[in-house]
Amino acid sequence: MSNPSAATPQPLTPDEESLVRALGQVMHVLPRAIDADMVGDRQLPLTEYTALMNLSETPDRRMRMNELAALCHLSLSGMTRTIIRLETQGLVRRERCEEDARGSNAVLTDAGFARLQESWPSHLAAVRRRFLQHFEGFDLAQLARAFQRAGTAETTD
Amino acid sequence: MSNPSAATPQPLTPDEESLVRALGQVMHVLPRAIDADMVGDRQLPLTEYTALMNLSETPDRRMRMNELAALCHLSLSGMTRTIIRLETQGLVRRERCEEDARGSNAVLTDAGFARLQESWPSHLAAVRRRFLQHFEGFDLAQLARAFQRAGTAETTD
DNA sequence: AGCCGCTGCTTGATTGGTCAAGCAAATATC
DNA sequence: GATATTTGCTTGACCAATCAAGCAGCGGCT
Repeated sequence: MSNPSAATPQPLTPDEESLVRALGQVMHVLPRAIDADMVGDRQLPLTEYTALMNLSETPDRRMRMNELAALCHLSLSGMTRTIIRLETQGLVRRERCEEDARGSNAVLTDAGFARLQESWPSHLAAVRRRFLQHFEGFDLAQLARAFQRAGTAETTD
Repeated sequence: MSNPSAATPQPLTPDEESLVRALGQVMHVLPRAIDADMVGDRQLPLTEYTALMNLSETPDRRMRMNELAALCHLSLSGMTRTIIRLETQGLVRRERCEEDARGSNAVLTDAGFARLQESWPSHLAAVRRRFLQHFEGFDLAQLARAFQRAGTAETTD
């Protein structure tokens, strides 16, 4: 091991190590657990839920695909497919954009809104019970800021 | 909407809200970012890296499939496939288990160990830079415990 | 010994995502 | 105002994961 550029990085401290491992576990377990809670209770996979939720938060319940994709942390094509899935369930409709005819708006239908209303409480409960619950004594705002920093990916820099 | 158990949940506080959103972002961005760092530097996707790493930490560099799968947060079939991938690259070998002939051991080859040695520094650097870096003032041990609790999925309870 | 159910892993089918290529509308350039 | 470039989204091909079904070896029971 005499490669100079790769040489002698200090290993993680035990605390760092266990934090990293625990995060790995959480990243894996949490989405499934929340999904499972919702599916059990009121069928709606997390990705689709997120899409509906973001739509519902706009004033007129519609959004351009690219914007929605960004909010859902999805590629544009992933978003297209999610919307198609939702469309076949009648929860969303697509409309050609008026001021720019190559654009589409995903529009939350009444059925979609109703569906979201139904799912919302169980999603909320799942998030509390699976996640927030375990961070009771913490300074959530500070924690949120740290995660925001970590979640802002610099390309490679 | 008259299901009593789902009635009138309190919405999240703004801090809770932003923590949840930020975590969502991190869960999405971090693995890709780390993957990208490693791929760019020393090609080895995260899942495969994790498998090699876990193998390397055993005394004789071998482990039963089920145990390895658990450590990698992977289903047994997912593990089989990952090992197959690694096997075709010569980084791992499979041996039938001596004391129980239906079992397999995944065994880290010398090539695999060397590969891991090569990738290790860039993986470590990525973890530090992408994640740990942002938690400098924090009590990591306390944080780790909270994540451990959150990562321990009660089936539905 | 001989069957039966259990265990450990693999395999087939499906799912939900990615990237790359395609297409149509918009915009810039000449 | 025609042509070239860019933009917004969709589509095709692929990939890594999942679940469910399969199969081989193990072990208990009679």
